Amino acid sequence: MPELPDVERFKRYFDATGLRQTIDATSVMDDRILEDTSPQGLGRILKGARFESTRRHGKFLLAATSHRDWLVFHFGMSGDLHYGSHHDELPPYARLAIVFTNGNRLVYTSKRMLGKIGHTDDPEGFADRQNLGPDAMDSKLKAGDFVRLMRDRRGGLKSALMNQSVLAGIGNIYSDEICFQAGLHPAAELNTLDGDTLTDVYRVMRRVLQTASRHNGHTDQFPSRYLIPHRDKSDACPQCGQAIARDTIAGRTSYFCPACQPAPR
DNA sequence: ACATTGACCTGAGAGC
DNA sequence: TGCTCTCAGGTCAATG
Repeated sequence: MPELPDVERFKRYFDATGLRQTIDATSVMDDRILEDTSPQGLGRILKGARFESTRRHGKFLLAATSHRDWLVFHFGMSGDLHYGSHHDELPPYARLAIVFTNGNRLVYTSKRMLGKIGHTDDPEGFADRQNLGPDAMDSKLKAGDFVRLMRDRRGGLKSALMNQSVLAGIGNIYSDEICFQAGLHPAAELNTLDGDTLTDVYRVMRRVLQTASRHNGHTDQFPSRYLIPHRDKSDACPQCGQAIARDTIAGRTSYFCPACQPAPR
């Protein structure tokens, strides 16, 4: 599930629930989710600390503790956060619980076990170490920067949008939406797109991610002229009424309108 | 450099 | 009902 707007939702949720409370204990239900530590190591890092702030880079959520380390969440395809009483039953697929002294706890769940939890004492260098490009919603990322990132690359538009080392935060769903609203085929070769076209892609990208974040990534609330509510439903294109096409592009199942997004020659 | 494939994991849903 | 098959919004390594 989680792409940038979803992780933004997790950040808001974390900020509203997990900040400024003392951590009493941690409990790891499945240590395969731990990136670079053990259940004991995680306990040492977190016990007695408080989360003070969070930041997001791409699909990663980082939480600063009152000690030295930051906790790093990646949600894979099926990660989520749940806050509630320590005495409630654990939610399904709980992998890590962080118990606070107020009797509540924050639970990280992951159905498919593809997410990771790690830690770092250098959040500034995190993106470089993870080989991540700039965050797609970074206010410092201007149209000209985006054009420079995309231009002169070989390969297709969708592939570049999804490439986390080029630009961080966009996955399969939102790359399709951006291509759709830009009127470009997902397999369009980047070296055939001029600066004006890429500037338009940039504007579409920001608008789509902004709108999606405003709706907390809840795709059922998106405007019906978006592709997302219609993909995978054998619906018609919300712009022109033609049948939506499905094809594997850049290794992923992709949806697009063959009329609004003509195939590259 | 780039695309493609398969692997990592598990569960939901479709089809029989 | 129960079985099998396919697919899933992420990422990585190996290969061409």
